[in-house]
Amino acid sequence: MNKEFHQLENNIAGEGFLPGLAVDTVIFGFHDNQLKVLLLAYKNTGLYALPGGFIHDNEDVNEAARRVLQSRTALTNIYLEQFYVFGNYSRYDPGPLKAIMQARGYNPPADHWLLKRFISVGYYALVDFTRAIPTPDEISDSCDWYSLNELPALMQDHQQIINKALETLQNELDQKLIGFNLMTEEFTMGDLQSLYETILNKKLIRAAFQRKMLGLGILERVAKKWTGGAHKAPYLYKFVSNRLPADNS
Amino acid sequence: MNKEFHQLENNIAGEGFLPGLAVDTVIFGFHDNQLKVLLLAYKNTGLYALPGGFIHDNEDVNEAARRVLQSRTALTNIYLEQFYVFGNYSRYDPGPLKAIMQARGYNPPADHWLLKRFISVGYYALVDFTRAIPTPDEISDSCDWYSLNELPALMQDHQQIINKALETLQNELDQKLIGFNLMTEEFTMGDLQSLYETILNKKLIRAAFQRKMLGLGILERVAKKWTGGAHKAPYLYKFVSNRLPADNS
DNA sequence: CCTTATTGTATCAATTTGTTACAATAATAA
DNA sequence: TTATTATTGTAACAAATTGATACAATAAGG
Repeated sequence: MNKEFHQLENNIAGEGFLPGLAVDTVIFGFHDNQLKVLLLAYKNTGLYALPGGFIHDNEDVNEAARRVLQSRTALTNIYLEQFYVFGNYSRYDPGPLKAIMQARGYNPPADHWLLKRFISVGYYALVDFTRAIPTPDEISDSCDWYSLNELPALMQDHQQIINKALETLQNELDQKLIGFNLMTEEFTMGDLQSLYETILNKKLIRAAFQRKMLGLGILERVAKKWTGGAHKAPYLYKFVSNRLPADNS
Repeated sequence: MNKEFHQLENNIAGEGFLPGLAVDTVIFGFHDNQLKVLLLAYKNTGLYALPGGFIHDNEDVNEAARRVLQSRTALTNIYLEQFYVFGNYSRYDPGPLKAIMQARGYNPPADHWLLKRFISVGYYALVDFTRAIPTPDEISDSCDWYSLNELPALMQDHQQIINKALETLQNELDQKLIGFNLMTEEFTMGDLQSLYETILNKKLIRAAFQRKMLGLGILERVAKKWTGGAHKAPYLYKFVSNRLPADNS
């Protein structure tokens, strides 16, 4: 969804957009030792949904996802990757979009392009929670972070999309060095370990974790962090370079 | 492409199909210690292409890929997975399909659905070379195996699709236990090691490889194989169960 | 029955990972 | 000032995994 929903709505044939194809983006953040995802609440409908959008007919699909990500977070240069195409016929359900349009006082014709079957390309993004500026679109009441373990009821198969995104993140966390994208600029080793433990949903051994992370040679010690606690102050670390995937679609 | 290409061709608006979306399948096989992919040669055009097809408007996308795989190999119950969506605008090139239709004596109107921009969902399949029956479709001269290192010039971005499929296979070979899908029913440890070495493009240590494979507990010794060579006969192994991914799209 | 090439596996070394321990050190209180 | 406390950084060792080498077992063929 972008800010010009009335344009999509009145554009009954969907001119200028790829028909039947959308992107949905699972935007992960990390805060208060919890994994969060960004969700939109649709006006009057009680429905929650992933940030998604349609693809301009002269736009790269990956670019469309990046545009969606940017319009909901005001962030650029973010870790963003495809993870799955949701293309089962059983997910075809024009109900939600119809309800949204009707709640706006618009009664779409039966052959309206937005009511046709859509295939969705799933993306996941890893963002710095503190830098994202959640921004609702024209048809949503809110754009907010929700903890993964207390999500509201979601539109269509968006819960499954989130589940699969998390699975992918868990699998790719070790191989690719992508966890850092969820951290703030500076962080302690404890912060980082907490992130890993939350994503992987298991305890890690402190000494081994620290040894491994330092061994990667991608962390730089910046300063010490005096928290006020009655104990040795931890170092603050900085990630030396962003890990963004190459786009070779 | 299916056997009824004239139906696609005369169906100018693409009724019954999802517009602008296709599947392309990189079908891997292993023979003579070489990785092979199945390619189609299009009539009169000198173009080679991956087996691909369109999606019925009431069909799961994954099912469409499975249908394509089955129609080109006569195989069912095959390891088949999505690996990437190729959706860059720059890949839009109606030339090849136009050439194919014209070579058939059909001059398509400019707004023919097959000449519009297509997004392609990439799949890769791992098949037993000896069981596949390469089957051309109506518009191709041949359907044949080609060694990965001596591929003919390919249509559009199909070479890139193959490259990315191979990358994915290399990355997933260790984690998931999928290499066995490329073997014949019975194989020696040497055969299996040769497969791994070919896919990963590096030498492996014989003793360690054997120890690891046996340690997985998924191989069963069937018999010995007397090759006629002047040396100890290797065991023949069988894979205990097919490794097919769950379909949760 | 001796030679030859290859297989299956044992053995030990090297590396990586798991575990425990302990010194270093900020705050606080005696 | 000096103990006390909690947490961090890292050393030290154990356990597990992987790399490398060696060697016995064994099908052919002479």
